[in-house]
Amino acid sequence: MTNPQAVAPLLLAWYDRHRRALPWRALPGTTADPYRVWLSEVMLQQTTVAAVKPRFEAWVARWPDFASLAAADDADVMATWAGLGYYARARNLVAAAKAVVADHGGAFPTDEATLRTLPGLGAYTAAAVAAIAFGRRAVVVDANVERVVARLFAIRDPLPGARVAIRAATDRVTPDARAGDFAQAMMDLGSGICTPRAPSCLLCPLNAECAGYRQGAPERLPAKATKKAKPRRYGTIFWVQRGDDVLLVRRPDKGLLGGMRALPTGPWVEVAPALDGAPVDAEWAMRNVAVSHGFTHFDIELTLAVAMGQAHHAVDGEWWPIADLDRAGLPTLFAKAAAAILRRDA
DNA sequence: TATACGTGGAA
DNA sequence: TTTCCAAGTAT
Repeated sequence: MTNPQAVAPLLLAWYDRHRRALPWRALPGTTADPYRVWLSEVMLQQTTVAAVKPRFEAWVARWPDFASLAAADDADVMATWAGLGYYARARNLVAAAKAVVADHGGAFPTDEATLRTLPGLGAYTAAAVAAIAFGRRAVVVDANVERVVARLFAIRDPLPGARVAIRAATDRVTPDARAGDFAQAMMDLGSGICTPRAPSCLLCPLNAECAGYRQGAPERLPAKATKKAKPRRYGTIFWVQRGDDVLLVRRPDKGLLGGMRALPTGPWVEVAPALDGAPVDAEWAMRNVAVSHGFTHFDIELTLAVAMGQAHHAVDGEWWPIADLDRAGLPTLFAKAAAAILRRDA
């Protein structure tokens, strides 16, 4: 049987030897900067460490603290986030920074419940910040912890139903002291040892306590409910060129790619919509190469429609220099389309 | 509880 | 090529 009391000492001893050095992590024995801890946690939501590292460095160089971020230009923030995905995170980052300045005297709240009231801080992030930045005991459960704990206690119920039991078990193994190190140790273990496929159980500091390992096939845990098939949609992207400029629009704040600069598109529907939703009247030239892109809940194929060198008046949007398109902050979907056009292979 | 919400890397 | 999935949150 797994002894809950044995887990934290084993894991923390392992962490002291094997912890990863990450830009947002304090050196051992020093205090982490709450701003950096929070920013890193938000960037890391559903996003890999490798993708976050360079973005984190660039962000803190530009906006090093709550005050600077609270005063940031919204379009700059969204463009700086471009390519990271889940764009509501960027909008919520600014909103939370404003709330810290306006409602909390410029100091980040230190308790989980108050942190939870800030936009973009859910159960996981509030607990992680309370533990990592402020040393509070908090039950920190992310996908790594779910996997480690499901295996440690051989919890066989499938997610998401198993979350209640997993959280209770995590509570039982979380220590009063070093709660932040414990949370990060669980995540390092999940990332490097207790991996989704082919976990390195022989190297695991918890293997003697692990019911999943003892029972065999720990890689099968946690079980997950079967997911539905992703639908496929079709749409048209409009490339409207006037001299050396191209027409960009800003997408509505709510919804997919909300608030992001973008190329104009028509509706995204079950069958190819041709020129529905064109931003101007023009002689459109349809390109042969489609842009394919996968979102979390659907795949899409987009046809490119091009209008060049025609007079376009009273257009709602910005004329953006094509040579500076890299700086427009386009989401990946539109960056792909622009690249296809500019390669002239479309 | 279920669904919307991005992206890129690994296998 | 396809599938999985990564430090989740909001509604």
